[in-house]
Order: sequence, then structure tokens, then C-alpha cells
Amino acid sequence: MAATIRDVARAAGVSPATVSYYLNDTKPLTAATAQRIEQAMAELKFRRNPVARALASRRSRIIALAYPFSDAHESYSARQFIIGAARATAALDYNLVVWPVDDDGLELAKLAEQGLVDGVLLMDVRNDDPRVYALEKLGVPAALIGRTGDNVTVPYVDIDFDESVRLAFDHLLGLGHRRIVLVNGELERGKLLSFGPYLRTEDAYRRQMAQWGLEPAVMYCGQTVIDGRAAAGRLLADFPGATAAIVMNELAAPGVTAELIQRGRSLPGDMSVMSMFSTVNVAAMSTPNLTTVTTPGTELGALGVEALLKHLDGFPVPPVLVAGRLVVGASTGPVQRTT
Amino acid sequence: MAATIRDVARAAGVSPATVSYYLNDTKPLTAATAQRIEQAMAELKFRRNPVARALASRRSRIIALAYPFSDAHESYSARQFIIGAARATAALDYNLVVWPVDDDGLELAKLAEQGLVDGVLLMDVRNDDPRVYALEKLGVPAALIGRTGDNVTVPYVDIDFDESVRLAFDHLLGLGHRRIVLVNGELERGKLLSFGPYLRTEDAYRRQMAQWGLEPAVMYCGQTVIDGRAAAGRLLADFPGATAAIVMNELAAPGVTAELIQRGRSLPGDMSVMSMFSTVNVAAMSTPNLTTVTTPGTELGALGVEALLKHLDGFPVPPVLVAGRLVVGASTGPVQRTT
DNA sequence: CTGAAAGCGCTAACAG
DNA sequence: CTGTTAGCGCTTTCAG
Repeated sequence: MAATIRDVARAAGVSPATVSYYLNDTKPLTAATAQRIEQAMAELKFRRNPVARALASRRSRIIALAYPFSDAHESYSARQFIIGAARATAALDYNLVVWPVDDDGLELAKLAEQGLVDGVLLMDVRNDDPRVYALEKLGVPAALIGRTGDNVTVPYVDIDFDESVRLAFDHLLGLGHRRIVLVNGELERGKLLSFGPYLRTEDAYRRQMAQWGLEPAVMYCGQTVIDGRAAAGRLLADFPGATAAIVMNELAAPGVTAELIQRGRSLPGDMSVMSMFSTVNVAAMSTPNLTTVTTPGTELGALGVEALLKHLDGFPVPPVLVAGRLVVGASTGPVQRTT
Repeated sequence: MAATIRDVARAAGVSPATVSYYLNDTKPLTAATAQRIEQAMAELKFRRNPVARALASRRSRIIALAYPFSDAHESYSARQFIIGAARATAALDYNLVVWPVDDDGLELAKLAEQGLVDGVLLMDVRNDDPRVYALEKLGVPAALIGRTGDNVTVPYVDIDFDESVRLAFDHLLGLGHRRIVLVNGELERGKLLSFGPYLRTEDAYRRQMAQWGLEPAVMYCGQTVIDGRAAAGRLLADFPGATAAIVMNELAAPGVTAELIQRGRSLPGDMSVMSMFSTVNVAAMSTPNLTTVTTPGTELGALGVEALLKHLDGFPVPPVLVAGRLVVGASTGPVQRTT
């Protein structure tokens, strides 16, 4: 059927080993033999068999993208991560399998120990993530999109929260806002803020507010449109002087704005609202369409893959941080009232 | 290092072949030998090597999910398909690789002919889809989520458009609506309606309108929030008597409602709007939150995988159609004005 | 610079 | 019911 490396070798008048050398560029060949091999391959329409290659080399050239199975923490940015990772994987001549796994690391361990994949890229990493420990215990190479609290060993790429928050501040401060509330995400009861992005965004927010001599005001909110609506009520009640709000979570933000409007507030007249880490499309779905700092999803997906593969090749991999992009919508504007 | 089938065989006092028979349940064994093998495997912590298995059996137990590379036709339901497919794949002891490929079939052909995967599941199938032909030419088994216009040979699963539209009609007719406009999607200039879901939804709409003795009213609209806003203007201008609209595309629908409200219409007082084939969360993002017939994404993803694997095993696979689920929101209500 | 040979770990006839 | 024997198609020492 399909031509094998032996067929090519025979046709080119060389040994299978030589063809392999050519294929992997693993030993120098004379131009002449290379020529003959190329020709033979072309004539026979040779395609190397990835499975045989994997068995012999003990490298499958397949990596896994593990992402949360549950819909609880639904993020529309997830799609971006997958796309970014998949593209980068293909570009580097690897394959990407997706593993929807629970947070506890059990499923992940079961899949990883099968040994099909060379390494695992973990999405949506928690501050204290059992999946990371599971992989470490198995000795399966990994890289993270996000990071654990105490991460030292595992390579990672993550959002540059400081810079992303700075983009939001620049925008709001430039419009004259001083009383800026952070509506942060809350992962679940008991695990409040254990999700890295929430933790680090709040850190950055507090630091930058302090730096400008402003008083921080933080409240928490779940991750659905409904939660966002509820939060809007608390926002008005608890922070009556606020002129701007930065809302984490791309689903909560539309809820906040919708509820504010329903309660007779005008945006951005009475209140400027920005969505932190949203996709442009989701931000555009609200009325007025939301100013947002985007999630650098495709970038992080791609960088995560690159980090993992570098790691697999034994290179040291320094962390990479990427900021989101400020996309100005109609939900933010100059301060109207002066407190 | 890791225990092989030979190690197990030795420890159990049987031949490697016997262990293989046990593993694959391919030949009957006495309880006693099965017992011994199990024990040996447990002691040695044996994990079968999927790559070796693939090479020997010529079945990698890996399937690919090909989905559009471009962001042009962005669908948030895509995530559901991937999740559904990934879960089903894992449950059936297969692996799923994702291939972001262009619509022209070239990239897909290149990937498919490598021979890593046993079959390909195609998402977002067009009525006349080069990717399908590419796979057929290569002889790579495939299954479709969606279908081509002239599909006969390739197994597929798809939305039950008739039934889904019927759900929408039941709802709207029950509320007293008779002048129901379909705001259908438009793929791109020149390829108007070539996208199956648009085509089949319009078909169903026209048939069911006729069946109730109602006059069909169809207009077309792009696939973004902005497009939806523009469509709202045309809706008011071209169909002044309409009391309800069914909007295809989960991004256009929020645009339509937002613009209607901005123009002083109240929903559902002046107009009922439903979103056809949206996720619940995206529908909830609008104000008022949209009544929708959901995309049965996870179901179709799972069913697609099952169809493909059945096909791989040589079984005939009849088409499967699944309807969406009606989720009633606040954007639809009883007719107010009587024409 | 090229080749011979020995596997990678498993499956699948074919015997017995 | 179990074992023997060839491979699957490629990589990779080790020689030359």
C-alpha cells in the first residue's frame, strides 16, 4: 500500500537508515544522495508513518491540552486558548489532543499515564491545583497557562495582570475617574479568590490605586449574567460615590451594565463600566458596548505550546506574561458628577 | 522502566499473546489464567503502550475534529461541540485531536494523509464542502456534524431544523403571533445561504408558515452584533406589521434587540424576538434576556463521535437529527397590537 | 558520510 | 484454550 521508508531506500539505492537520516536531518548527507532520496520519495508519494516514528523514537509528537470538564466556570475565552494552542501545535508539526478533565487531577492522571502524549498543557490553572501535582508525580512534562501560587518548576505563560490593569487605569484616570470600584470574581464559597486571575488582578488594582493615592473599593461577584445583575445593586448601595467600575468576568459585566440601566442609571453618564478580560465580541453584545481589556487568549495558547515544546527539548523556559488589549467601547466616558 | 506485555506474560507464566488476548478480549481465556494475568498486571503496574498498539493493529484510536480555522464565522457554540466530542471520545477510549483547518480542504488533506488518525469528524459543514471531497479522495473515514447538500455516503448528525423551528413556532403562535419574520443569516456575498443551518431553517420556516396559512417574511443579516443592529432598522422599515422575529445567529440576535430598544421599541411589548440556536448564556446576556432554541452542541458533538466510530467499525450509520431546546426568556410575550 | 542490525511494545495469523 | 512466530514502519547505536 503506502510506501515505506524501505521502499524509498530501495528506489534510491540507499539504506533505510540513510533515508531516516535525511528525514530527521540527523546526520549529514551528500547532496547527491539527498537528491536521490527526495526523488524517490516524490515518485513513491512517501508519507512517513507517525505511529511507527513515535514507537521507535519514544516521542509521539502529540501533546494534550487539559481544560476543565465542568461548565461551572464557563469562559468564552476558552475557545481562543484552544484555537491558539491548536494553531501553534500544527505549525510546529505536533498534534494536539484535548482532554476535558475534572479539577481533581484524577482523570488527568489516568490519561497522562497512558503515555500517549509527550506533555500536557494545563488551562485555567488554580492557585493550588491538584492537576499540577498529579502530573509532577507521574513525571509527565507540563506547562501552564496561568500558574499556581507557589510555582517554581513548571514552565508557564500567563496574563500580565499589572500591565492589563494599568491599561484600564490609564483609560479611566484619563477620563477623570478617581472613585473606581473593582468588581472582582468569586470562584466559589470557601475558595474565594483562589483563582489566579482574580487574585492577581485585585493585587494589581490595590497597588495601583495606592500608587495614585486613591482608596481601593472591592466587591465580589459570581460568574454569570445574573450574578452581575445582583452585584450592580450592591455596587450602588455600597459605593454610592463610585464613578467607574472594573468588572472581572465577561459574563458578569453585561449583567452589571444591564441592571444599572434598568435601575435608571445612564452609561457612561452616571457610571463608566469596563469589562476586564473579555472577548471583543462578548463585549460588543452589551448596550452600550463595553470597553474591555481583552483576554490575550490565542497568544497565550500559542505561547503555552511553545513553552511546553521548548521544555520537552530540555531548554529552560522563563515565564512569559502577556497583557490584554484595551478596546474602547461606549460604556466608559468622562466623569460627569464631581464628588 | 515501564512494564511491557512480555513482563506481564513472564510474571503470569503465560505467553505475550495470551496477555494480548486478555487485554483485547479477543479470545476466551480460562478464569484461572485471566486471574493470574490480572494479578501480574497489578503487581507490575502495567500500562499498555498505545503507540505500540497502534502500530501493530493499524488503528491509532485517535480521531480528529476538524473545525474552521478562521474567526470569520465565529460561533460560541463551537465550544460545546468540542466539549461534547471530547467527552464522548474519552468515554469510548479514544483520543481526540483538534485540527483548525481552512475551508478549502488543503490543510485538512495534508493532515489526514499523514495517517495518524483513524477518522475525521467535520464541524461546520457547508452545503458544498471541499473538505468532504478531500477526505473522500484520500479514503479517510469521516463523519459530519451538519451535512452537505448532496450527502449520501458520509455519515452525519445534524440539528433537527424542522423540530427546532416547530418549537419556536409553538411558542410564538401560542402567544398569539401571526406576523413572524425570519431574520436569517447570510454567509457571505455570493454564497448566500450556502450554510446548511440557514438553508434548512428557512425551509422549515417557510413550510410551517405555509402550513398555518401565514405569509412568510424573510430578511438576511450578517453574523455580528453590528449586523444585527443594522438588520433591526430594516426590520422596522420593511415589515412594519411584524409582531415577532426569529433571528438566526447568536451574535446578531443581541444586536437586533439592542437596536430595537434604542429606537424606542419595548420588548416584548412592541415586538417579540427569539434567538435561533444560541447558547443559554449568550441569550441571557441581552436585556431582556432572549428566548432561544438552543444549539444542541454537546449532544451533536457526542453523537458525531459515536457515528464516526461506528462507521470505523464497519457498521451502517443512519443520520441522527437532534432538536434544540426551547428556553423561554423575557424577550417574547403575548401580542399587544392587533393588526 | 553510509549501512547492518537490533529493537520500540504490541497484535494477529497459524498451529497445536 | 494457549503458544510460536512474524512482523507493524521507523529510529538508532555501532561499525566501517
